[in-house]
This record gives sequence, structure tokens and C-alpha cells, in this order.
Amino acid sequence: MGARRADRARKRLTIAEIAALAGVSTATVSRVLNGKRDVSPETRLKVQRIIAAHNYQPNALARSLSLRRTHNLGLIIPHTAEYLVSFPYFSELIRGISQRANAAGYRLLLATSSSERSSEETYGEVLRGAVDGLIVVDLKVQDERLRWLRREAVPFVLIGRPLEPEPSSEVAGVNCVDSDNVGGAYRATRHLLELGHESIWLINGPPEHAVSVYRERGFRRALEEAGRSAEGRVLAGPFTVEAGYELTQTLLARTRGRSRGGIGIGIVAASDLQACGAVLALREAGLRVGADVSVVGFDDVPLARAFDPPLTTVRQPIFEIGKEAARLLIRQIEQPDAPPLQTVFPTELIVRRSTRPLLHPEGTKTGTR
Amino acid sequence: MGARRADRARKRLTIAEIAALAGVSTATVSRVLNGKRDVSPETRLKVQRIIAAHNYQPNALARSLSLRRTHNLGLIIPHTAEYLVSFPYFSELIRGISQRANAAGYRLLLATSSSERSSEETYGEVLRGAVDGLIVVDLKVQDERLRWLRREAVPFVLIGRPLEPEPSSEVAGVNCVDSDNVGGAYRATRHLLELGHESIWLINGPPEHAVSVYRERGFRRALEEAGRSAEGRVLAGPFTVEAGYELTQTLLARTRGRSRGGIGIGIVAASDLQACGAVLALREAGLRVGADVSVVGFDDVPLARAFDPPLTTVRQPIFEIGKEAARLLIRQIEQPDAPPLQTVFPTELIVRRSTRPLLHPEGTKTGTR
DNA sequence: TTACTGAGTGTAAGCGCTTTCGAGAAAGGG
DNA sequence: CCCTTTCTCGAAAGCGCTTACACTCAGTAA
Repeated sequence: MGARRADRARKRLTIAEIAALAGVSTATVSRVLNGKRDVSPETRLKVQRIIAAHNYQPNALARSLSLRRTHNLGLIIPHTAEYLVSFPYFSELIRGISQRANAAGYRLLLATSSSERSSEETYGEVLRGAVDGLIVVDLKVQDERLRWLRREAVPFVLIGRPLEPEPSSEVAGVNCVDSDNVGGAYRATRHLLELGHESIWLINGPPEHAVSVYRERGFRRALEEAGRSAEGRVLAGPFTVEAGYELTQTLLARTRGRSRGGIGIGIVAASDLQACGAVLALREAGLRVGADVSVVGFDDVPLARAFDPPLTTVRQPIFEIGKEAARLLIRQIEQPDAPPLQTVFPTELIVRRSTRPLLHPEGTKTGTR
Repeated sequence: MGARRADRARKRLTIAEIAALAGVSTATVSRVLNGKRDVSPETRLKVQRIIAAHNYQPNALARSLSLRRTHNLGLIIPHTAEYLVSFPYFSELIRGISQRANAAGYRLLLATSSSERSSEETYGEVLRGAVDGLIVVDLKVQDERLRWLRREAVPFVLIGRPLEPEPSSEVAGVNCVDSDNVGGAYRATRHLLELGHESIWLINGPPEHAVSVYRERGFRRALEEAGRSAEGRVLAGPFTVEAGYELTQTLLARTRGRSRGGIGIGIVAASDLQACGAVLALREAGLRVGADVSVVGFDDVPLARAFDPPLTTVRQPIFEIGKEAARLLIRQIEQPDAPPLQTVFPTELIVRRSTRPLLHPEGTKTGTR
């Protein structure tokens, strides 16, 4: 036990000790460490030997303090969406971000703000020099964080695009990456129209999310182009299975009597999870999804393919979005003068088995197997 | 544009500037900041006013360097399991860890090690004083990381329990949190036995994972107690849907002819994802899951309940495990002399619709609703 | 009165690194 | 042979905090 305590107390080497061992100054060791010039080949080799022999690792903290660079990217998860972390969407995003970050020598600092504290407090605390920049997810319609970030003059990138109400010059001045939500929702809705659905609905995300606004736009546009009204056809709720389930039930209650027992209903959901919930509710109501009724999801998370029936869904390249966000942030950190960029990824409609032409119940015209 | 640049360059205040503004020394400001004694009430108030007025936030880096404490917990995701992040299990774990960490004023530093670099390299790099301790997930049977961590004398906690081959005194000297995998697999297998299944299989995780060893033990024990042999009844592969699907196909190929077209097969899977894959494969083979055959999953991630049929599964309290891991790590950081703790969470069999007694096809004896 | 408290405060020495600046040596030019 | 230039290298000043220590100035005990 005594031995273990002694072991634990073993101090890590400092640059000064390495310098002493190598018979040079700390400046020289530092130069070797950072691959700088002004070190003779022999000296360099000598120092490298000592470093390797003692398995020396410079202290990241001291380094950061001196350089004013931490090589940490901050990702803040707002408490209103704490549960978000458990979503497949989110893990995929984190995976993308951290992959890119790591490749560029950055690490990801995760901060969930507990519900008792304002986001301002959390941000301030996380900042305090602990990160070089921030990635903001789950963008709201009027996002207070935007103002705050600008005031703090910290590099940041948004996942999602601010809505136009922001002075457009302001939007242009911001780094953000998003996918084409309007187009995605539009194509999903068109798909249902083309399949001959009479009663088309949008199960949207919460209205305060910017993404919900965009998706509703796409939905409305498709319906209006087809000469239909979208009034009263949008239901909103969290991106969860439960919400999808419940909203579908209220939807069924509303259509009761209007159509042939629900046959002909087509639902565009704002997440694959909601779509799953919708399928469950429809099935419970005795409807055959992919035959009597259709459901389109959003995201194309792995679950979508594994589900029964495999979900027709609007694919967003979540992993890529994460990577791009990290790339833009790092770029902004390393080249503060680089002009801000807005990247928009295309979305793609993946047709599987949860949607089928109503007119040809046994047809496989649109099925992808 | 000129204004913006100036804005960006706005320096953050330092403690010295605050001290000057308040007409006191930096020592006093520091004392106020940290709520220490030896400051008169008037002085304290005066300093607090200045701090608030300028919205001053002390630099976390400098603070950490001085205190030799970062308030960061490191979570390293081994490259062999980079994809792990995309698993529901993993997000739930992160959620648990970060919830607890945050509550205690710590943050989570995520580091995925890219595949080109040894884990040793990554760990060293992440460490370097950047974290106060590490959480190790995805414990392997002979985990090199364990040796390394001990040598480095850094606080750490394992998620999972090292296997006995380690000198048991060593195991006892380590902080770890695990769930009762042996018991979980045992109960799942018993459940299938009690339901009257003739051909029982384990679709396990990769054999190099410690968790796989434990689950296989539980599986074997249940079969042996029932006087059956487990030989040749264990298939192993990744925790993915795809692996579940493929292993089930090879399993079906092996049993072909032996039983009545597959009827009577019972599968215990090592993850809910694998279980989903199994269901897909069985259904494709024309078998009715929850009637002709049964499948038990592991974890009870949200998907399990949403799946069709809802999965009977062995629930582990993943979120709790994450919380506990963070708790143990923080405890070890703050009280280095506290004796190591091993927490084991019980697992629970959640019976849903993917398992059914074969003898009473329409019976609901074991259904939970 | 003298000596001793203890509260309140400032000075300065860290924490472990980077980097400017200047000095000394070696090399090249006239 | 003297004057530049170029290459190496070390001393020392930061980076922005914390804290040991010293000091002052009551108040109190003897």
C-alpha cells in the first residue's frame, strides 16, 4: 500500500527537468517539441532521445495558457433538449464532429447545461478560455445565444440556418451548416401527392425550432402547388416516438368520418422517431402502413432501415453535417479573417416500404425492394 | 467591417485589471472569487460590484494550471469501436455521465482515437494534464489500457468489470461499475427454457469484449442447469443490426432440418440491435417472432419498445451506470485516499411480445400487457 | 505599558509552457 | 583583417491565476 501511494505521487516531468537532463535550456526543448528551427541537428537528436527515454508529455494546460489556444471545441447541449443526446440524430452528429475535430488535433468538450441555469451562465462558464470555439446545435427561431455569442466575439458555427427575420446581412456574417430542409419536406410531400394520398399531414417538430419552420415551408409549398390547402394539417410536438404516436392519434380522431376509415392518409414526420410512433398508432387503428396509408420519416437514422416496415424517409447527411461544422469552426479559429461560410447539404428522399401507391395496392412501382 | 474587427479583438479582462479597478490586489480579488475568508465585508462587496459590472469571468486555463485541476473528465472512445458512438447504448451512457459531471461542476472531454494511432498515444495526448481523470468504456478481456492507466497513476473508472484472470487483488483495487451481465443472460435463457424452446442460441458480442464473456457464462449456466449443452450454440459478432441479421441466417442454416422448419428456436442476443436484426432474419425465413420463435434482446434501449414486435429484453440501467461512473471518478479525484469501489447494477428481464410460450400459441400468460 | 493575538491586505513566487531578444560563434565578402 | 550575415542557443519575460508569507493594525491579556 505504501508502494502504491508513492507510485501515485510520482510527479510528471516538466520541461525544465528535461532541459536539465539534456543539458540545454527550456527554450531549446520547447523548440524541439514544436519542431521549430534554430536548433542544430545534433542538439535536436539529443533532446529527442531524452524525451523519448522518459516518455515526456508536455502539459497541455500550460501550453494552452501560453499559446492562448486550447484545441478544444465546445458543444453545448441546451437543457431544453437535454434528452436530445439520446437521439440517434445527435449521436451521429457528435460522431461527425469528433471525427473531424480529432483529425485536426482538436478535442470535443461536451457541456450540458442543467435546467436551473440560464444558457448565458453555462456558456460563460464553459468559455472562460476553456474552448477555442463553440458549435451551436438545436437552433431556435429567436435564439438568444446568437446575440450572446456575437457579443462575446467567440468563434462559433451554427448547425441550422437562422431564419430570415434576422437582418440578412447578419445571417451572411455567420458560419453555419444546414441541410435543405425546405426541399426535403417538399419532396416528401410531393411523393405522397404523387402516390395519390387524399389526406396529407405534417407531424412537425416543436415550432420554436428553426428546423420546424423550414420543414413546414416545404410542406406548404408542395400542397399549395398542388392546389391544396395546408391549413390545419400541421401538428407539432417533440421529435420523439411518443409524440409521433400521440399526434397520429389526434390526427386520426380529426379525420374520423372524413375519409374511408383513415385509408388514404399520408403523413410526413419531422423525424424518424416520430414516424415510428406514427406507424405504431396507425397499425393500432387497424391500418396497413405501406398499403392503406403512408408515412415518411426524416433523417434516415439506422433505425429507419431496420424498422418494420422499412421507413421511406428524407435522408440528411448528419455525419457529414457534423464534420463540416467542425471544419468550419476550426477554419474560423485558425484563420480569423476567413469570410464566413454557409454550407447547405442536399437532402434525398429514400423510398422504402412505408409508402405505397394507393391506386395499385399490390404495385411495386415505387418500392426499392 | 472595421468595427467588427475591433470588436473581435476586444480582450477579456484579467484579474489584475479587476484588481486595479477595485483598488485592491489580485490576491484579494482571487479570495473574493473563490469565496475565501480574510476579506472584509466592505472590500468583498466592492470587488463583487466591479466583477459584476464588467461581467468578468476568470480564465479557466490559468486557474487549472495553478490549481492543478481542470474539472474535466475524459471519455475515450477506442477506435475499434468508433462506430459505438452511434449506438443508442452509448448515447445513453454519455447522457448519464455528463448529467452527473455537470451537476458536480465537471465537464466531459470526448476523445475518439483515430485508427492510425495506438491507444497509448491517444491517451497520452489527451492526458497531458487536460483531464483530471478518465472513464474507460468497452472493456476488453485483456485490456492493455488497464496497465497503462495504472502506470500513469491517473484516476480512472472502468465501465465493466475486469475478468478474474487479473489477480483478484488487482480487480479489487480498481473503481468500476457494471451491470449483472451473468445474471441477465441467465434469466433471459431461463425465460426461453421455461417457454419450452427446444433450440436455444446466444448471439453474443465480439469475444474480446469482457461483457461477452460474462453473458456467455450466464447463458451456459442456465442451459447446463437444465441439463442441456451449450456447445456450438454461441455465435459472436458486432453489436449491430447487421450482425444480428447475418448470424441468425447462419444459425437458421445450421438448424435446417433439425427442427420443424425453425419453429421452436429461441435466441438470446447481446444487444437490442442484434435482436432487431435477428427478428428481421427470422421473419424473412417465414417465422413468426413471438409465436413460432422467440428473441430476447439486451439493454432495453428506447428502440426495443418501439420495435415491432416490442422486444423482450434484459434491461440494464445504462443512464444510471453512466451517472455512477462519473460519481466514482469524481470521488476518486476529490478524495484520492478513498478506497476503490465496485458497483454492480442488477439487470431485469422485461417481457414484451417477442417471446411467447410455444405450447400455448395464443396464451398471454407471460405478456406484460 | 508590553506582548500577543488574529483579521485584513499586499508582495511575490509559483504553475509549466512559449517566445522575444540578445549574445556568441562560425562563415562569407571586400 | 575587419565587417556583415547566419546559425545556435540561453536568459528572462510573459500567459492569468492561486497562495505562502510578511506586514499592519486593531483589540486583548498580562
